[in-house]
Amino acid sequence: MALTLQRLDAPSRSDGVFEQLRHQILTGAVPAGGRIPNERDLAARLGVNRSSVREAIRRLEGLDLVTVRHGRGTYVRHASESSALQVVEALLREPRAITVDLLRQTLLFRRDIVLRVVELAAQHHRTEHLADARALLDRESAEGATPARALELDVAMNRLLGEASGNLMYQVVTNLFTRLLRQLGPLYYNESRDHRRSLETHRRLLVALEARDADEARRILEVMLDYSEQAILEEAERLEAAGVIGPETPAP
Amino acid sequence: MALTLQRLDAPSRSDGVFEQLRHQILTGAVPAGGRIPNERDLAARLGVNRSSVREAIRRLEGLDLVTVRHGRGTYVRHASESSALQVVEALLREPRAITVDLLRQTLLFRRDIVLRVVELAAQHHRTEHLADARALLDRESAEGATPARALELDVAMNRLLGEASGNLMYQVVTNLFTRLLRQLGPLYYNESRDHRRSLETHRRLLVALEARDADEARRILEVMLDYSEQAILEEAERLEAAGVIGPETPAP
DNA sequence: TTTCTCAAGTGGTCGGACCTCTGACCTCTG
DNA sequence: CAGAGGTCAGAGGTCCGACCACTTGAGAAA
Repeated sequence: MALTLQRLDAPSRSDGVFEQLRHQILTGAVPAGGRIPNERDLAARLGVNRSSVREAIRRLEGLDLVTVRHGRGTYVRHASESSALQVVEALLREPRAITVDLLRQTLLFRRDIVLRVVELAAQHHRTEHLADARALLDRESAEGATPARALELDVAMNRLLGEASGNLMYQVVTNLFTRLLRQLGPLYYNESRDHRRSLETHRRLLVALEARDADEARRILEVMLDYSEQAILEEAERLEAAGVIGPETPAP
Repeated sequence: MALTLQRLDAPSRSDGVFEQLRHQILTGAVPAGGRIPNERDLAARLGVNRSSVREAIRRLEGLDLVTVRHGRGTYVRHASESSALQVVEALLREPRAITVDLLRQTLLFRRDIVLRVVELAAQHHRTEHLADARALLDRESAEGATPARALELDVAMNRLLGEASGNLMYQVVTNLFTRLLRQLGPLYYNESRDHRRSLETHRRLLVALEARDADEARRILEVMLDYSEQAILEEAERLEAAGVIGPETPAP
């Protein structure tokens, strides 16, 4: 079989520092309000240059995870004080920070948004939006329904809806969902689910959109969401019970 | 009256660089897909050290406004490709990038979110949430209804609702709205509006929340939103016609 | 006691060197 | 004449070590 390799950009030093700090913060190693070590210390302890540390801290600042105060230090903030939805994405990268409850909140948010987006898309889409989707679906039809293809299909449709909504804010949030989808993919897009009807459902959704039937589009999407949310939550509950995600469980 | 001053950290070099670059990008000085000058050039042209430029670029990266590729350069992306809601906040800082249409999209998004948040808050709030608000409203009652107080009241209520919603994602988005509110404040919280009923309305909202009457809370908020959105849009239309906001208008 | 000064600690900036990756061009080879 | 590797300039990535600017608190001075 042909080699299928994924290009990976070598993570930079500041990437590594950023991820470590983010991890420590999100898992509560530094309590909110607490101060992280000064930049020189961090650099020394991490074995990197202070510049790399500073760049990492800039990124944390962009997520509102820390506030930097000249002459005083760098202080940790609650994730809930942030105004960057990406912190939630970051949280969901931390097995120890994922709980079924957090996942439930996220899925609720996504449901609300996506249902509204599809409604807006039905009302506002212009022809060029749907042409891409139509082409994609036609191309896809012949192929088998693997989990990977189902994921890509959802991603593509998600993206399309965002664009068609004609609302920049909804589109941006939708972009975030795309990333979340890829990240949480394994929870849902796996062999244990039946993805065979996915293509057909997408096709019906597209028809509803073409007909500008917002209610019908919502209904179709609602069913998809019901199914996928349930699947994700079941999987998450399993993982939580097994101690794979969720807060540290004391040794039995 | 007692002075209430907000301390502001002196903007750093990298702040300045960041803002300049963001401005140039958001106003289209560099087209999406285009490359910005290399770091050494930028540093030289801006008269700052390369480190400051790099830190600024890191922040742009965090907003998904650019992608940096080792050995190649730094490329600009469409705001609509971003997954950071803060780009929209940034857009709304650029008079030339603000249009009535963008504002309308933003307000629609806010309306949807806030109405949902108030619903969730009515269902999920715990007593401590409302206690703060109650105290605030009682304290406020005696004072006059200045635009500034009306703004602060809305900000506080906004924040409260986010916390009470019990949903991290909604809370984070709400935090963003708080910032937007302060930023767009002048469009609405000015002398030409009547803010005298604001306190009374907030009081009724609080009662509805205490009674966990989600529908009533929504209705109350809806009226507030109707009023403020209309005011903001009228003001924006005026400003757009006057050429204060919106794309550059050719000299007559 | 109160006020002032100053030193230590922390983030902010500097410049200038070197490393690594990318892409275009060059050169060798079959 | 492709197609392979080699070379080099240009871009980002990292490092060093020094100095600047702000904050705080301890200790000196009033």
